[in-house]
Amino acid sequence: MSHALSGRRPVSPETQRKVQDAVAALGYRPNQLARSMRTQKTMTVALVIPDITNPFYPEVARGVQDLLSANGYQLFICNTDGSVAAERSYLADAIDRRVDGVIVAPISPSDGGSIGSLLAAEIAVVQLTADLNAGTRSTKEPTTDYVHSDDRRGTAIATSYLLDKGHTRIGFINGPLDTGPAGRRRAGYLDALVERGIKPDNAIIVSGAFTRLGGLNGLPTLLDGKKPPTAVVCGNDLIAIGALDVAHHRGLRVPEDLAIVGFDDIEAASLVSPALTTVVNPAREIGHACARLLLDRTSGAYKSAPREVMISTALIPRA
Amino acid sequence: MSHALSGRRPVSPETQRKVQDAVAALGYRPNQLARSMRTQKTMTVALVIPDITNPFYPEVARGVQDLLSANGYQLFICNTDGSVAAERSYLADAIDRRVDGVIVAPISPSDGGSIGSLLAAEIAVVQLTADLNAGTRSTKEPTTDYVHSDDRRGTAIATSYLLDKGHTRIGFINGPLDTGPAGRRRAGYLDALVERGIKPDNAIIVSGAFTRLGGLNGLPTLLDGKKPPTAVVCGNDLIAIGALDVAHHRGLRVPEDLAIVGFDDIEAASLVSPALTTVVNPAREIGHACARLLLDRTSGAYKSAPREVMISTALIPRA
DNA sequence: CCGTGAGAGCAAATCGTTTTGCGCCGCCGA
DNA sequence: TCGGCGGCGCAAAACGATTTGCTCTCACGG
Repeated sequence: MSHALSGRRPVSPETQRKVQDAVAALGYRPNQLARSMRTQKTMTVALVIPDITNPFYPEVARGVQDLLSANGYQLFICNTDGSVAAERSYLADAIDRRVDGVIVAPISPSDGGSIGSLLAAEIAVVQLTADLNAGTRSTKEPTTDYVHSDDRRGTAIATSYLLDKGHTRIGFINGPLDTGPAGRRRAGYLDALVERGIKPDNAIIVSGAFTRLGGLNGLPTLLDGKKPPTAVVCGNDLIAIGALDVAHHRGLRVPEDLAIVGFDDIEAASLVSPALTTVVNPAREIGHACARLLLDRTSGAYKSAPREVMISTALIPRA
Repeated sequence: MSHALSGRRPVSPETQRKVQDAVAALGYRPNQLARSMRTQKTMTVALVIPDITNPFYPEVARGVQDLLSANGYQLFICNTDGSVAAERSYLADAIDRRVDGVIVAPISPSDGGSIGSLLAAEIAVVQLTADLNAGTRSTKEPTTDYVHSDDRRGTAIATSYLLDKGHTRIGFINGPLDTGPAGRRRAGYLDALVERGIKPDNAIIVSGAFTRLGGLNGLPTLLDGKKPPTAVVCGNDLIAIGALDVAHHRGLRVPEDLAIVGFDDIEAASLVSPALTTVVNPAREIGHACARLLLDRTSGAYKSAPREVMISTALIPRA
């Protein structure tokens, strides 16, 4: 009775219909645990991110989920809060629970150990916006699929935009440098300066957290230096919003006295006053790309060498 | 070997240590699927919400998860997009996957069927901000635990605030009335008007979606009526922000020409210009409360009649 | 010397499926 | 009449743990 009807063996249409009727009549629903146990597929994916409360990630999560749930998968969401220990623990738990795949925005790009055990457990892994600095790029081949946005070009465009506006002294408030995106965004910023023949000045480049607080703390150290900048590029929108707070608080006009550009184009960016010029980082699209790569693996549609997809960024000029 | 050590039988400390060493040496990790199968516990909870992209919900999710993951649970997040069919399908899937509990913000308060099957499957259920209008309140006893914020008092406070400011003609842009919160928020709005002896005017009360678009569509119909209001209470902050867009677009000064208050106090509320006066709806706290109720059930700490917890709201005056 | 009980080890049942092997029935062509 | 085969049903193995019952040994006290 356990359903030869489910495709494995030849069955007459008549019997098939009878079984289906019985299933409907009894309200029978197969126990997914038992099924998973037998088939070695749980139809489950873990999404490991720093913090769902960071407005960039719900969009990513949504993009991931749109595709996954259409394919019958459920999604575990894990917040690491930037703790490597938490990340490791979630990944270990993902293995224990036999998830079919993991999408992870790794805290520390070098923690290959956890990723390694996932691979060893034959779990599909997609890394999100991990470390791909040009410097280290050629030395090691990627071991998993990757999705990242073109951060470097993003900040390069943003910086060029400010240069075009006539600014010559442009600061940079970055996120934590041990994360992949921060490094790339910094590189783009430097690219643009160098291209115009401007020597970067470490006095107006700071690192903090990828949060509003990061901007709140970061901007004052720039402004209180010997030669304060007339414009600031921020590692993301939250930092930019924090910087905006500081500017308002100090009575600086934006953008007349101080120009600020952000990164990500979260919804809040269009709401602040003045509306933030920012680099759009299409979060949902990134999520879709992750899900796509993952599904290709779990479905067996793609088995070859790791792939990378780069989601392009673009400047949205506002004020 | 399968570990009498795990507490069931008396074991000498020496053996216990030996087993633990062996476990560590071999890197043995129990398969959670098999364990769940046997113990009938999956250490998994489903969170069913309209849309994680709505900035209110990541906070809730975070609040839920903080408690749950500290207790070893993982969280499935399901976006229904306001579709009853999707909700039903997610709940059915939750049963199939034998989750230990479900936290659900029900689309339609009357869809007892799905909730019923969850209860029948002995799954702990917490409903989030569901229908508890005073009118229907006494007739039916709740069948599950509930968490809701004091919506009614929230809008009442907000409306009174506007009345205190001298406004006498106050509009209301609501969310979909078939959701619990919308009904209660409307009730609070009416409460305040009636208390001051003002007759509500249906011409300046509209319903739309709980989104920015809701405000974008809603405000014009109020303003283009015969007697436009001088102030508007909005069903949530997204609606208020949409309304703000319209006001700006029409060249109305806020709050001089048109006062607007929101609901939820999402982060964006403090970012818009002018900063939005709003009612704080402590999302994370709500999430905590849900998790607390759920854990009390799954742990067996509480088995009696359904409980309700009411999270209180408060006005944050800004501009 | 024998009964007792603590601790250890072995084996089996169970959870609910999927998958596979095997046997039975009836129909068809040779 | 016999061989073969499509369709069907029954039974058993497997997935990997927990849980329980039973046996066995050893040491101790009566």
